[in-house]
Amino acid sequence: MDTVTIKMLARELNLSTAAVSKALSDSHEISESTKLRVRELASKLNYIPNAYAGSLRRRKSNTIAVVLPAVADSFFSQAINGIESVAEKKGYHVLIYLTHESFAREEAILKDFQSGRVDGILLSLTAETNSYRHITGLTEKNIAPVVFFDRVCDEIETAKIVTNDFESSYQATRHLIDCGCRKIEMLSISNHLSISTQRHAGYKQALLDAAVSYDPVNHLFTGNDPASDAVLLKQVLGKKDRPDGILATVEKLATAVYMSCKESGLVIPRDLKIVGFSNLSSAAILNPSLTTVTQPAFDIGKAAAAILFDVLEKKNFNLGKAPTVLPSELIIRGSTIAGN
Amino acid sequence: MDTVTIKMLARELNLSTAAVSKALSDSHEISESTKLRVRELASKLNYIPNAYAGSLRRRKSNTIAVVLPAVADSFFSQAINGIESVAEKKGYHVLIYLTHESFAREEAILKDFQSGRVDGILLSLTAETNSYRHITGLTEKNIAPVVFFDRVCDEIETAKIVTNDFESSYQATRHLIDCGCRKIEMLSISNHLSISTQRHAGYKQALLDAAVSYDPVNHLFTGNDPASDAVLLKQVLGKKDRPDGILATVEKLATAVYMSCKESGLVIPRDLKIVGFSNLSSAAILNPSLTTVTQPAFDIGKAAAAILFDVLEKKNFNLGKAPTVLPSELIIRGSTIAGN
DNA sequence: AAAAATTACTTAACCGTTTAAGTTATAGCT
DNA sequence: AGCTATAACTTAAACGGTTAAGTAATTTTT
Repeated sequence: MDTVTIKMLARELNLSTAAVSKALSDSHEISESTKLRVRELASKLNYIPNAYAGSLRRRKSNTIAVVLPAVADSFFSQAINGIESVAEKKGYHVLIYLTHESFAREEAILKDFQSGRVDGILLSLTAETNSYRHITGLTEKNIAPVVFFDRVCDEIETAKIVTNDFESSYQATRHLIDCGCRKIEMLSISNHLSISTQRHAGYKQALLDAAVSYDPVNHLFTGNDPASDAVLLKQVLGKKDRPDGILATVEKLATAVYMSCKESGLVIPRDLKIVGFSNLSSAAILNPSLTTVTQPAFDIGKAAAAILFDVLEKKNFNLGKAPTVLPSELIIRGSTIAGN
Repeated sequence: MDTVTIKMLARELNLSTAAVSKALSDSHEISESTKLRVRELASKLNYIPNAYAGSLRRRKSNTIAVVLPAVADSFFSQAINGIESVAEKKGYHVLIYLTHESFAREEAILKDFQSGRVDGILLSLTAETNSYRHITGLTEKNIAPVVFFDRVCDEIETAKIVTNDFESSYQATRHLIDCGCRKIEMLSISNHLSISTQRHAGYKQALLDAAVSYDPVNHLFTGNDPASDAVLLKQVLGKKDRPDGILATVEKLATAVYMSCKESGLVIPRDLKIVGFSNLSSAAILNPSLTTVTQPAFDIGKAAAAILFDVLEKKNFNLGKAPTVLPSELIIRGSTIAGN
């Protein structure tokens, strides 16, 4: 590594390292002529300051962390895109950490941040997370501000960017009811997440408001194994009193329903209508095309990052408690209305 | 930031910082009893070493960079997953940089790596990249080893992980021919990438081998704007002498073809057969389900990371020239054979 | 013309570790 | 007993920057 340091520039120019450092940061203590000489040599030798020396001294890394359950997921990958779009503008670097829905991983990752590796954290909780010491630990010690996106928790007072899970679930359910469904099954993954309870509440409220009977039995919790999920689905769709509507609050489960119908001969939307929470662009070309609740994933990421940088630039850790809500969109397609 | 440092531990224990440092790294110079005292206090006070102090001193960041065109893409997001799976095991951190297919961005990102920010680089080139000084600059100066994945370039001698683009394109084309197609249109994005030339060569060879006439006119290059791509497609599918088969080498273009057919009334696979290069799990539930060339995205990422860590651990910069090839799979579905 | 202020630097400390080199006390050897 | 080896540390330098404090020369002020 024959990398050029500030010391080399200083020697070459007969200056102190301090003078060079100041010249490069355009300090008023340095004459214009010297600044010019310094800048010229620096660009000639292609001087790039050592990232860690600066970070150590300034106690600032110009790096943020994004901690989330997965990347290979249309929602999260779009959110990352949004985050990156603003980080790039601000000249920040983005570390990605995947929890794979494991609380232990989440804990370990956040613990490491006590190393001062990052200036700020964007966090979307795992499905398992139901204790928050690992997060409050960071904020209490002023290690780094944390901004939640999508999968937030009420217990911590910090900035949060979410979508309107209650309302969009309400509308989706309402839409199914309007399409004639009277027995609507809700599909979820079992977890402790607020987005799930919100969605369930919206679903329930819509049923109540429309005087459609609500039965907790019609709530199917699935797991991590696609095969056993398929079995569960088959049971639900196979029973004599099978549902006539499905609210799939997890992207992959919509796919599973299509597959299951194909096998069992149920025709969507004639025999079964379905709305899926999904950001897949292919929703439009499924057969039938899938009615979706589409979340503003990119904008959620962007907004979360924007707030985080506001905090970082103002050194202001008093993040408002009221979450920022970006609305999802119900896009009606062929899986709920024939001919779409 | 009331973070605990090695200095504090040293003071508390009446030791020098050197002793504490050595104790924590289990040096033989330190007695077992002292090690015990140090470790106990360290875990009691929740000591986490400052990431940048260590990196600065050791000239090692335990961080790698992944530089790629996009995240919101099923291939790349799965590849990141593979990379993360091995980085996590090795205790490395992963910085993500998106080029958005811009050569200038790629250049700027790589230039920054002269700061010593990362120990190694995983790179998948932009569609624009056709000069390589920004890459050779890094390797020549021994800044950090670079391992290419998927979008590689022949001009640089370093480790590369690719899939068998020539063969899979050959097979896909062959499959279309076997299904009766005689006028096969290839869809690409215009670029300088070796994967594209490979795919085109495979396509061409398959035509020649089957004595189907090859005509350069049947190669449609699309751009970045979905709307104008749709127009181009419409023209191609609308002409009297329209193709009876499509080889879509870009994921999003398969979707576009489905849409276009829907509009113009062409029935897949009766009027038009199509194979898409795609890693979308929804390919199976499209209507008709989409015959795909599916790339081992996760394994490509995993293999690339594995090789990079081999290099990092052995300080061995002599990376073999022969690319590692992981085969793609042709998954035959309904878009080429009715009834699938 | 003397005092005060400004300019353009330099010196040295510091960020939090690691590590080469030095030191002291004890143990082992002859 | 005297010498060497080893164990268990400490001291100090280093990694590559930034920055507070100091300084000499020049300029401005009165």
